Amino acid sequence: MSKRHNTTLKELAKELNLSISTVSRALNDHPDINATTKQNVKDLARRMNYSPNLFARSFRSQKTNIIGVVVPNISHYFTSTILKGILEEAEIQGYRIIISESNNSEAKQTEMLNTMTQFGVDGILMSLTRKIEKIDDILQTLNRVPIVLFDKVSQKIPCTQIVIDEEQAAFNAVEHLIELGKERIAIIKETENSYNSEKRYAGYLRALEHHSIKIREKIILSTEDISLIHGRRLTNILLSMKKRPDAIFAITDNAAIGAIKALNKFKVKIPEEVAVVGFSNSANSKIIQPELTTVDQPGDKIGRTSVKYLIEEIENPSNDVITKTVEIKTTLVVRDSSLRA
Amino acid sequence: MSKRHNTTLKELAKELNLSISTVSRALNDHPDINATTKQNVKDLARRMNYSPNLFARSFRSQKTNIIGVVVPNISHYFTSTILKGILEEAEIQGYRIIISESNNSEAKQTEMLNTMTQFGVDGILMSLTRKIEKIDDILQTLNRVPIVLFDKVSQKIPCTQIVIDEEQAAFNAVEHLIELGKERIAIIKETENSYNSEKRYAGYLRALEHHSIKIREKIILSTEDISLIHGRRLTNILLSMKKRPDAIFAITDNAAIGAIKALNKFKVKIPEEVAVVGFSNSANSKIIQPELTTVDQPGDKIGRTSVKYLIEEIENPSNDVITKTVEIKTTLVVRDSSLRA
DNA sequence: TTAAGAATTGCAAACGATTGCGGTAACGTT
DNA sequence: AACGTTACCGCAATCGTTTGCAATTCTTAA
Repeated sequence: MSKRHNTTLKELAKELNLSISTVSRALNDHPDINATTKQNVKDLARRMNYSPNLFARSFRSQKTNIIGVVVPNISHYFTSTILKGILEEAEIQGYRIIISESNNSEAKQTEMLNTMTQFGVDGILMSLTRKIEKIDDILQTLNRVPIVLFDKVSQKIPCTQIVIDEEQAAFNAVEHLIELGKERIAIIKETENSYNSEKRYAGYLRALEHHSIKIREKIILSTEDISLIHGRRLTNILLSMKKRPDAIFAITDNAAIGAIKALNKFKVKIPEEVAVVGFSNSANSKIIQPELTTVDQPGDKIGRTSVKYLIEEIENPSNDVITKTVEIKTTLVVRDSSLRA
Repeated sequence: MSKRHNTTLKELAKELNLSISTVSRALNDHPDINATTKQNVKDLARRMNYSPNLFARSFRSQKTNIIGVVVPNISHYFTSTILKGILEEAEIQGYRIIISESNNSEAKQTEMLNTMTQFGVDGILMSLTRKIEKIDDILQTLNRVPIVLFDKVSQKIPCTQIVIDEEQAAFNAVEHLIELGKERIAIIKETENSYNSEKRYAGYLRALEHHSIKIREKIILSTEDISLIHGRRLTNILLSMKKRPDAIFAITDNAAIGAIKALNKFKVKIPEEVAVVGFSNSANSKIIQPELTTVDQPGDKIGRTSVKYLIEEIENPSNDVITKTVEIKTTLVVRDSSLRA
């Protein structure tokens, strides 16, 4: 017996002296088929280790039950938790997942979209690259299969988008600092007007306004690459000011951790002198000392929700343009970096 | 025009008044076809946005160009870096990747193997669950498609295995501590005799023996769940000893970080009083203070190598049992937790 | 002019599963 | 005895692509 052999309907049929169609129907519990015949077929199928060739099936039904996923970076922690949710929900619903990375390159991203549609996926889940300039390519694939965006999204693309309540989350985070008695609250955000950064910044502003706190342009800092290193760099700038801020809201855990590292270096007491709040509840946030107060983004829920909406569109195709935005609730995880004394 | 329509060879053929076979051959640059005909066909194909139905193709060739990947936990950092390598190499070689998680459940793992073979993957890359008791299921799928194991492997399964040089890596790590002047070196390892833990422990022993350092059973600690929490717990035990160790080798970064947290709490100076070395070079290792000396495991290289060996077996099938073990070199990343004063 | 040979192109089967429709046999009804 | 019904099963087409072989046209040399 060849190593890679797979039993087919034909073989079962031959063995049983039945036609292929009867065997097929028997296995699918078609009412036309005699009960004992069914039993015979099923028994033999089990014995011969039969399993249907899903490619033949997909080929015939023009449905693959495969969902393509495109993300900038699979080893980014938050992304991988989303992926976890996607995998779970997809499995429950009987879909398989093909993953690919864009590495934050727009060209790669469109290439991936093309590969996937060509491959015949039933739908695509995508988190966008940092910059997007040519949405035409995306619109073109959107014209062939349904797409659901998550995390890194763009309102310019007319499709369902699953995001967290960025603005409200940021509002809560900053309000938490205000309730701590802080009133000179710096923010470290992105220069690029990414969806996420923009929303979080808006939440920051709204919190300050809501509590009638003056907005100080000087302590609103931006960086292109919102990373640990630049978090540290910008914090050093904040520390060199005549009037230091008494709190820092970094729109990313990594930047917040950079801030803490800078504060630690200069022995600034956290949170007494400067409190810090991040965003993501990454694994790192529990490693740094003091542990970081941060916004918990339920990655698995985002993943599951994205899958649900996508499958909904796959199985109930409509020609209408769908531009629903679903917001997933977040919670603030308060840790030592902003604990009330 | 229907939203999901795909052009087929038939349509191209009809449009050009050619047969399907000619069109097919033209697109595949078959020498039999006239140059101008080829050009015409290709032009129309482009204009009509033709792309071959890969399912039909796979269906016919009985080759899917899909590799299945089964890992315990996709959001584990090291795993995700391996995945990154897998994705890259697979893409280069024209394969697609289907990922699924076993969540460290053996039952789930076999279920996944079945789903994947049924799906028709050309081969499987797998990192095993913590415990494996019934290797029969694995052997059965191994009988249908080639499997390559990586990271969490088992010698009981006769297939290619890609691992890091666990033993040598541990040896180097411990030797590094010895060269630092440490001689009372504790180890925190796993109770379960996992492949990794066993090898690292062996490296630890060899390093001590090689430098004629007495092996002290008391400071050889094990835990079932090698995590931050238990790293901390075991370190607390070490600290409560009359004669404290002067170094800790934890076979996992998380455990090492737990150790550092415990040491920090009791204001034990790192590395002067107790040096710490971990294993993995996880993102966390640069976050903790002091930053952690650790073994860097090149995840992407493991991923790429795994893919290479698997594809080799896919494309050159042999009926022989292959039981090659490939070891990937690691390097020790020295950071503050073990820096010479 | 003609036949051999080369250059093109088409026919049809094949891959594995599904399914509409038609066929057969057994049985019951009048 | 003739017909209708029911239960069960098979034929054959279909999905889109590839490919061995046959068929056709065109060249070219005898």
